[in-house]
Amino acid sequence: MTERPAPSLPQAGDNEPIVLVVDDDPSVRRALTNLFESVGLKVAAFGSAQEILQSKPPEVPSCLVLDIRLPGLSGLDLQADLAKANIHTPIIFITGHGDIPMTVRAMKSGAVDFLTKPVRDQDMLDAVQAAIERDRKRREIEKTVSNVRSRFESLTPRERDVLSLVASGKMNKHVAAELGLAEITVKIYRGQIMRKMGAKSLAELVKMNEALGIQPPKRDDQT
Amino acid sequence: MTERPAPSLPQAGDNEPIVLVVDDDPSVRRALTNLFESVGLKVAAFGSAQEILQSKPPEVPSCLVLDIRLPGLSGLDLQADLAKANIHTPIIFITGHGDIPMTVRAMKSGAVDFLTKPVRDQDMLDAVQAAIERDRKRREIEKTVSNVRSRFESLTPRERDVLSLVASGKMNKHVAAELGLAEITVKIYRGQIMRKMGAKSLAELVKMNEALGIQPPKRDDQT
DNA sequence: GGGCGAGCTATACCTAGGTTTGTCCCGTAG
DNA sequence: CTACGGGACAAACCTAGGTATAGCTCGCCC
Repeated sequence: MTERPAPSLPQAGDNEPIVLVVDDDPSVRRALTNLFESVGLKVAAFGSAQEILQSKPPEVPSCLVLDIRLPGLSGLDLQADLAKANIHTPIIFITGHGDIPMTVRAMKSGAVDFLTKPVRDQDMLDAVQAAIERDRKRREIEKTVSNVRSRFESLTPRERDVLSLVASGKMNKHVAAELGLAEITVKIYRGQIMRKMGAKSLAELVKMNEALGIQPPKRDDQT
Repeated sequence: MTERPAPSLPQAGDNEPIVLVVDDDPSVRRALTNLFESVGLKVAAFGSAQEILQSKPPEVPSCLVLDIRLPGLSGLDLQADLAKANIHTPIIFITGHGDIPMTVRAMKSGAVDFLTKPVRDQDMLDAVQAAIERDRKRREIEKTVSNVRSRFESLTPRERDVLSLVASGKMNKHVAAELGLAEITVKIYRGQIMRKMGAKSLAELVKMNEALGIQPPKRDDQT
């Protein structure tokens, strides 16, 4: 099967997960490809960080298996670049001679696992399993949030003003006072907001607004 | 241990953070204690995992500095025990001869950092700073959540039934139908719920209910 | 200039939410 | 037995939320 950088990545309507392997050693690529395919996982293999950066990110649950030592951009550099590009595919590192600071850096930046060569097949499969599961959940959340966000984009500035006050629990009359409006105006905007956001109740609206507010489930603490 | 008046921290009550050091080597304990006190941090030092398990967990923002190699319970064991005991004080590991799997395990279990000897003072201080900050945030969240939870405990079973339906956005009449009640009864419960929960609006109630539902910010998240 | 959308308001009307007061049943703790 | 808390309900009453219809000003684009 394909093991070369010409991968048929994302097929629309297809939800089958894929493992992206990046290693400069062809024999490692082949071995990993075989391993993942033996359990029915799709695989795309790359020889360098640059190669995978040029391909477009997959639209299905996926994970990266990355040698930390790569020609050109290292695995850690690639991790940082992906984060900067807002691509959050979970990463599993493999290394022959890594050290602890490297490991800590990778894990703090969100790696799922960090395996040392020789890697036991089962360990690798477990890690990939966990990573894909994580990505699946992340994508699910991302999907609903971006849905809400796009609805929010359709609101006029004034409607947004009203939304934030309404979602904070203020009464129409207080919203009106705060924005210098008549109460009736607030009521009308409110109705428009409910329609545009597709909320069937105030409770739903509040939850949507929460989802918008708590945007970055990013983890990394003090940057 | 040593309690010197903190230099310039004007805090009411006792909110001063503390660093808990666990190392079997007295000279290391002394060195770390001096280091932390030199920047105005309180310190308590222990010679073994058992010792610290017997002391009561601090009520102020704090963190653990833990040698991974300890007599009796190892640092990793202690980490696991604390997690089991629902104590989530952030942990910084130090090690002389750790390996990568150990590091990965510790980080996956939520350690803030994993430093190798010889530890540079600044690295240690940075890590402690970050860990304490993390604990401060965790405590803040924990405080408000447990506040909400205790209010929730004061609700009668029936009030809880009504709460969950109301918070999901259902109208009084629908709640009534679903629970086999008269609408007026739901209204009355609803009022009682608002009073007991201390919510001034439906929006607040919804948020409180969300906070109750999303209970465990377990380590390992990171979506 | 005319059309358009955003923003704002009013009148009128209806529904949903919420409190008060008072009543009743039931089980249990004192 | 009595007191008490939980649960349930009703009538009356008031406030808040929400829709429809209609009308106004502005600024913008063609």
